[in-house]
Amino acid sequence: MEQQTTVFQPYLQVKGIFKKDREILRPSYIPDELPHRGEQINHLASILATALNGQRPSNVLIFGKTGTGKTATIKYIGKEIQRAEAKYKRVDFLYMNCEVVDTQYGVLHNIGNQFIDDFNERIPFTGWSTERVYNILREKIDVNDRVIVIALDEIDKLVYKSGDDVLYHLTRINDDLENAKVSVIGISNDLKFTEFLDPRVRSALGEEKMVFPPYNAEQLKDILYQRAKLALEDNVLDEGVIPLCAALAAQEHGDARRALDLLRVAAEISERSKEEKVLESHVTRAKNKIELDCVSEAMKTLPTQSKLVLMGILMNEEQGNARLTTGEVYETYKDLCRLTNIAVLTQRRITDLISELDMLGLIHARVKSFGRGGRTKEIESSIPYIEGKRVLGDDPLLEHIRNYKPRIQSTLM
DNA sequence: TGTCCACTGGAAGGGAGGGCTT
DNA sequence: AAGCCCTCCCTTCCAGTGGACA
Repeated sequence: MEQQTTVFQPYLQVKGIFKKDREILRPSYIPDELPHRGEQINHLASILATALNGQRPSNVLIFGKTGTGKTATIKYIGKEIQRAEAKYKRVDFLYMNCEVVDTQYGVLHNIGNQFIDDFNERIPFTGWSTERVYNILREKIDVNDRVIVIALDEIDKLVYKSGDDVLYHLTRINDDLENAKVSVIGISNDLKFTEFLDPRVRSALGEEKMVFPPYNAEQLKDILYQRAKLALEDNVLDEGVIPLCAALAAQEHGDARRALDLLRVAAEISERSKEEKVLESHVTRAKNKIELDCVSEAMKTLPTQSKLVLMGILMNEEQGNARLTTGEVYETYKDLCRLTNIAVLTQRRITDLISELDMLGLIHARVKSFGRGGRTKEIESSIPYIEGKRVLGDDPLLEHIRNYKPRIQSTLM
């Protein structure tokens, strides 16, 4: 072999920005110490300590905005329970994210299978009645004298999507158990979701309540310094980098997740451009990159019908029709369907898709009345149409409509 | 003050698709 | 194979509504 260098060579410098494990800068990494969450950890520990004595701890509801350390704290507690468990009574700790598992059946199925070792006896992911899954689950849990702590992250998603039946069952299950005891920890970033709960569930679940306050810029700095020390080589950070990441994230309601993402992406950008240090300019670029990635990822994963709706809105925008009504969006959408040979959905359904796009932050829609002109939504996109059309145009189904021009003259100009 | 427009958004239910049970 | 169950996506139906206009 004469040629020693490969295309990867320039990117495999001996001394880089990162130490070995860059996962440490991801929000999902749980460090051995959680800065500025000692109070919350102690409070939770005081509640859950009863489990180690074989008593059922109170159910807990935890509130706090995104990136306030709720998930990290609960996972940390989970680890600690497992560490302490050896010395005390048997405690099982289960963590579940209800954004992923968002149906009644799903939750019960997931919990149940944690307690079934024999593969052949496992609960299938569909096919059984919910009641049957519940009965098996109860039976399997009750074979041992133990305490089971179930943490349901993003519990509000479960309630909004599938109601509170499963929570009713889980909070009442102790009445049906002879040996085991179950307690539930609900985690939510939405303070209002309890309004949608049956009063019995609400009081059962909220035996203890905790609120995680947002981090301020100083606290975010501490978190970043701690992680940077673990994940990055010494002296690779320009002085202002961490304060800038912290300040930007503090503006967004003290979101530690955002702060960590900023630092990690800034470090990656600096590494890729083969610089020796991470500079403030890298943080600014990281900020733009994160925002853009987030939006294009959301667009790429949309169902085809939603893509058509969004494409229609962007095309109108390109023609100067910035603000549209539901009716106008629907007209353009129907044209695009015909051109792409995709089945046309009803306007009622499109109303829902528009609301979903609004929730994703891709468009902005608000109900407005035009008097005799009727009451409808006023819709505009929240993304630059050039960028949006580029990403959506990558979908082979939408490829050949790229040059279509909507016929509508907006009435809302 | 009442009318009327163009929807909004809730409710109910159909049907397809996953899979289990008998 | 027939009869279930659960979820998802969608349709149909329809009462309700904010505000310009007569």
